[in-house]
Amino acid sequence: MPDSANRHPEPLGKQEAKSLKTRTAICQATITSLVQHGYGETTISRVVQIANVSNGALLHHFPSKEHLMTATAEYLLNRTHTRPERKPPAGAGDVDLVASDLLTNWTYFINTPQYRALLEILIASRTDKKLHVQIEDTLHAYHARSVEYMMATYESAVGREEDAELLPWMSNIFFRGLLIQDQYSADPEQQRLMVERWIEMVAPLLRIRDPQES
Amino acid sequence: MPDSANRHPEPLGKQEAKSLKTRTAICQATITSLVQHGYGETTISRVVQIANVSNGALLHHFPSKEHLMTATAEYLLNRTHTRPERKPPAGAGDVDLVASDLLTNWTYFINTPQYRALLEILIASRTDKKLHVQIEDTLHAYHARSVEYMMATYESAVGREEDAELLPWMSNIFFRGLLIQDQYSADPEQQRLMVERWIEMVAPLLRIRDPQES
DNA sequence: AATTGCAAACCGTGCACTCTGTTTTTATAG
DNA sequence: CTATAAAAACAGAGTGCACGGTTTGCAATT
Repeated sequence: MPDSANRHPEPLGKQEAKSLKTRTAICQATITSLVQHGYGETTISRVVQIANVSNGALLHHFPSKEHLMTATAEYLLNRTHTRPERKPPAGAGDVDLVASDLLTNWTYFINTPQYRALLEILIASRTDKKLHVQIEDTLHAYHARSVEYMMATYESAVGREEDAELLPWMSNIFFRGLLIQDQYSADPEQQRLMVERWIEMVAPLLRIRDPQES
Repeated sequence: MPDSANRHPEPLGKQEAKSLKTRTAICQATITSLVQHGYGETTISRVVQIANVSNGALLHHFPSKEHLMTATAEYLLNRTHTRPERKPPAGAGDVDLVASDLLTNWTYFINTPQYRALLEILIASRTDKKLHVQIEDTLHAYHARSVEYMMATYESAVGREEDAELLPWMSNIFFRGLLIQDQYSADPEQQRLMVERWIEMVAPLLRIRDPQES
């Protein structure tokens, strides 16, 4: 689908519109359930209940639970990958720029219900074989996109080429770890401290790459 | 149990010995299953099969799946909390000492099947309510022990008191994040690089606290 | 007329858990 | 040192139930 980025490709017939609507409703209900109850307790009947559609409707659009999860993951990735733009404080130095970028990534991208839902699917796919084969292409594609984005955005501020890829990725890993443990030692203050400390360590090592194309 | 550290408290009657043996076998089978198939696919029948005990035997010792998981977690925590001793390279500086300590923590404590199994339970307990209420005390106690251990072991090398608690804990969180994602982008080389880079960043900020008691 | 979107009753499976019976160990009385 | 009762350690068939998935039917759209 090379031109799927169009806002309104075609007037969208009634049937397609209805289909898209319920599909969206189902995916959102799935997200709700994932956030509230986790992957293990997210059942088809529960999603059906939240989305206010019938059992048949769900399995008409998504022929298996794995399809449902894969579609939800794609839905999430498409929505969340459009990160909010960086808002560099006027006259900020490079370090502040990177720091605010990382903080934005945490606050508006990772520490959100959407990312929690995605993480549930991601974690489940590690050990659920049927889900794994369904979803691995999607995840790998996203991984590749992410790395590409990082490489295009950052460069090392201390002359270590590999940092441009390594550090932002480590940042994601760290944030993910934070997200996982916060439930059983829920101390938001501690969490905030750790995010700040991490950014303080990493930001001086990176710099926003100059946009030098076109 | 104040004197439970005795190697052989009592000759241990035949019945107790048998009981302990099967309980251990069951916990180890549970660990095997958790590592190979994850929490969701770890069923009582599968554990029974691996451990070569009967269905009745398992539910005699552990009256529910949650009890089984809690017991397995405690089993893991007791075994794994006895970390291997630090082996400082002769004549190493403070930084190297901390670095080797962190690396040991990763290599022999976190990046192990046992810790993977524990992580499966930990992650599951976030969203599985029944498991959560069973296990939360155990996890909190372990958390407290860990923090205590860190505070006693490390101090800041740059005069920031809070680092003694913050950085080792962040280290654990980062390592945990690494463990989670390595399944779907399994690149051990990349993983090694990240561990090294992490240690390189953190080690200079910490120092092993002088043992000044007895 | 054919297709799509959807509804809801239905079904097979696998799960956690129960129940009943048997063997082994332990406690107690003579 | 028995004899015996009680209890603990199992074994294994059985049960209820929730889940993912199927089937059939029907109305709206094309």
